[in-house]
Amino acid sequence: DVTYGIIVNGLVKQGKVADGVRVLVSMEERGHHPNEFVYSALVSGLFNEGNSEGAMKLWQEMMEKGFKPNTVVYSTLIDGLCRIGKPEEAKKVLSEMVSEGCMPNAFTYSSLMRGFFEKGNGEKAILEWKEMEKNGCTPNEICYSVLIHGLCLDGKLKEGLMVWKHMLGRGCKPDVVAYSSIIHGLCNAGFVEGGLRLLNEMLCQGSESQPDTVTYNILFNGLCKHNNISRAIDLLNSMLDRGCDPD
RNA sequence: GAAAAGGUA
Repeated sequence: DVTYGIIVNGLVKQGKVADGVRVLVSMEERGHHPNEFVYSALVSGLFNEGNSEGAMKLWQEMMEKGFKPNTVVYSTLIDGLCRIGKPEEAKKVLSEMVSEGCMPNAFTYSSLMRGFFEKGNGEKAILEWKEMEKNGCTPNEICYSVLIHGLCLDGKLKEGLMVWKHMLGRGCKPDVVAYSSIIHGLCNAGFVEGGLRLLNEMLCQGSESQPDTVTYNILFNGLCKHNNISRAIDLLNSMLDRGCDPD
């Protein structure tokens, strides 16, 4: 069964999702039962290639067989539904998984929060955050990034900064994506200087928090939009000095 | 020993 999981995942990663589904059929013909690894690989593969109908059909067949999905398989469906703009349906799936005794984790909540933010429903995203905390699920740096990014896109930089401080206060180390998200929020609100200050802070942190090309691009964009081309050139030079490649 | 989530136009 591990063999089938590895093969199906390999096919999916190469964009051969239909072949992955064929493997599922043939393993059943041989009397093997597909497990969580096979199902999550196929569900995410089908959603990623835009075949949400296929994913839902597979899900239905899986449930009809009496298969009990675990947290990863449920989270994969929730993420897929959010990616096609259906966070409300994803929320229903979350309720189902809880009633089946399956606990949502940071993956589950970050997908759902992002789905609500993308629908312009920041209120519901924040409700999910509260739900997560109530359920004793500790947010990781990805959950914080989703929340900060969503708040900043809603023009709520102040709230984003509060969350940022909260993250630091709880000892959660912001990684490069979390830093980039808050820097983006600062730049878009016109506080490019604040963004540059955070960049300097990043340079003093560990390897997980070193700025990358995206971080620099965010700052270049902020500087150029505010007619600060010369500072952008200085920044480009320091970027190159650090051995970071522009794209 | 295999599967799922976040940042730049």
